[in-house]
Amino acid sequence: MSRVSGSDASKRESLKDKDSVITGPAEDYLKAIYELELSGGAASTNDIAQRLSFAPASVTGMIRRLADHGLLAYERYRGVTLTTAGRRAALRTLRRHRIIESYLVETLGYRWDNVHDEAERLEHAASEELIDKMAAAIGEPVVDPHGAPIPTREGTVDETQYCSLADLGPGHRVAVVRVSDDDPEVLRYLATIGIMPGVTIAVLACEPFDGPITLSIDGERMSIGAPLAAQVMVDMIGNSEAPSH
Amino acid sequence: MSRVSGSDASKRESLKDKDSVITGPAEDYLKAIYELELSGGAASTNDIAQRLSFAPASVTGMIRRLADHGLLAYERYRGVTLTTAGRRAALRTLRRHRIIESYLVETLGYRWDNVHDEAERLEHAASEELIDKMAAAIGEPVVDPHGAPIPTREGTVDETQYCSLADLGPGHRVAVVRVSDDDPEVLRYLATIGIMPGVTIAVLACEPFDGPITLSIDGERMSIGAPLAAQVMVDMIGNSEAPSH
DNA sequence: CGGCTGATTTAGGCATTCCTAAATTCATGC
DNA sequence: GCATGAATTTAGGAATGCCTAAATCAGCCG
Repeated sequence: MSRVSGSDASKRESLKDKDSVITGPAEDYLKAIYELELSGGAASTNDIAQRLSFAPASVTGMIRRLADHGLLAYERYRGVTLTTAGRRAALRTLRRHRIIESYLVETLGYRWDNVHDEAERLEHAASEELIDKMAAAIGEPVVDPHGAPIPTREGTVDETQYCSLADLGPGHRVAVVRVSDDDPEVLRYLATIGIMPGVTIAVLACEPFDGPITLSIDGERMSIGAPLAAQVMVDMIGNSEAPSH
Repeated sequence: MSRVSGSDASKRESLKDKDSVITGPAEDYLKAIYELELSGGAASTNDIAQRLSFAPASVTGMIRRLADHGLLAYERYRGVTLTTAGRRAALRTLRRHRIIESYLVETLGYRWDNVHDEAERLEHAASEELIDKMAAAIGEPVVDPHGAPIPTREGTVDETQYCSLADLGPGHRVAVVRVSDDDPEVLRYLATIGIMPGVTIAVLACEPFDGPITLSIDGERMSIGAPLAAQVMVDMIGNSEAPSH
């Protein structure tokens, strides 16, 4: 990680025109890379390709271009790291996405399971002015309908990492903080069993080998599979981690 | 105008995938062609190029592709006419544009002079569902903030042609129906002098050779130039055309 | 330390959508 | 009827953003 190819960028024209450099697809790459970095350090070509459903060869081409424009540090065969400019751009897009999702739910009667695709398209078309007006109209929310934190206009964001329901042993009481937002069916199911941000869950039992997890939600007892549990991020309540005075 | 090359379309694959055929740029072409047809029959390559600020050669390429897909009838050197499918697509885009403009003004505090550009981008990204929800949220408007009629979901629209302030002689009393929406500065100026849809105007005098036109609006007397007057569409009030009972 | 395997990059292609420059066509006037 | 000029099309090129197939590189196993 000593020397990165970010110096290539300065050799070429440093176009600062927002529209010409950061296109819609480029925004998608930056978003994906940001989220990969959050959970696992540097983002590899393959990770990015998988996340965006592109061929790895296509990713190589795009990240080369993004690196040329100083949005990420790229060393061949070593994966990719966002620069400050790239991170800023990623957070800008993430802010747009999450404010749009929040707005659609709050004011237009969308349900939380079908805002993702709409936001995915609108985030590339909405002006900064529109995003700010939407945010103001719904009271400057700090999380989106799925519990994801909304970056500020200034580019700061809460990056607290939570563990998932699947990471817990029995006996924990937790608060749901956030759920994965991209699968409508998962979201619909979670809604029917009452799992959404803010809800309190008690973990009653965990079967080994990624077996089902038994929960108590609002007095109701139920089981969910490990893959689903892994999509539910939670915060400890009154456990060893957070001793209440 | 007897034989048109629309038959070419049927020879090729008739892809009905919305996203693959009618791209964002294609929607812009169809919109432009629709509006040119409204005022002047068939749309020529040059007209389209000028309206979209593209080189005429670029227009030739695009209209060939649109013709291949059955969206317009195209005969070399003869200009272009929308087919039913093309007209439908144009009206769909126009509906999106105008509902978005209306929504931004009604619910997000936009002023009428800066909604055009925002709508120009959002119209290519918004789903049918979003447009319908926006329309419902503001009471299914029939005209946009500039007075342009909004096509229905079913693809019908009021195509009444109005004359402009510049077409009138002295002595007429008219109601402003619609103003051109694409120049923010013009809109801001029109707002300051009180010209907007619904306002009543009396034409006091018209200087020859495209000279200024003297008006009375709400008791105020003022003059505007002919080019500006040409952007204000009006409807006669109690004149020979429309004898009031 | 040579070779295998998987990850990654290069090479070459294709569609879209724009451009400029050079034909070509149309319409018209002499 | 043919020359002129304007409108239009063709030709060729560039950038974006994706693809597949064929190298190439890195890391690891024996």
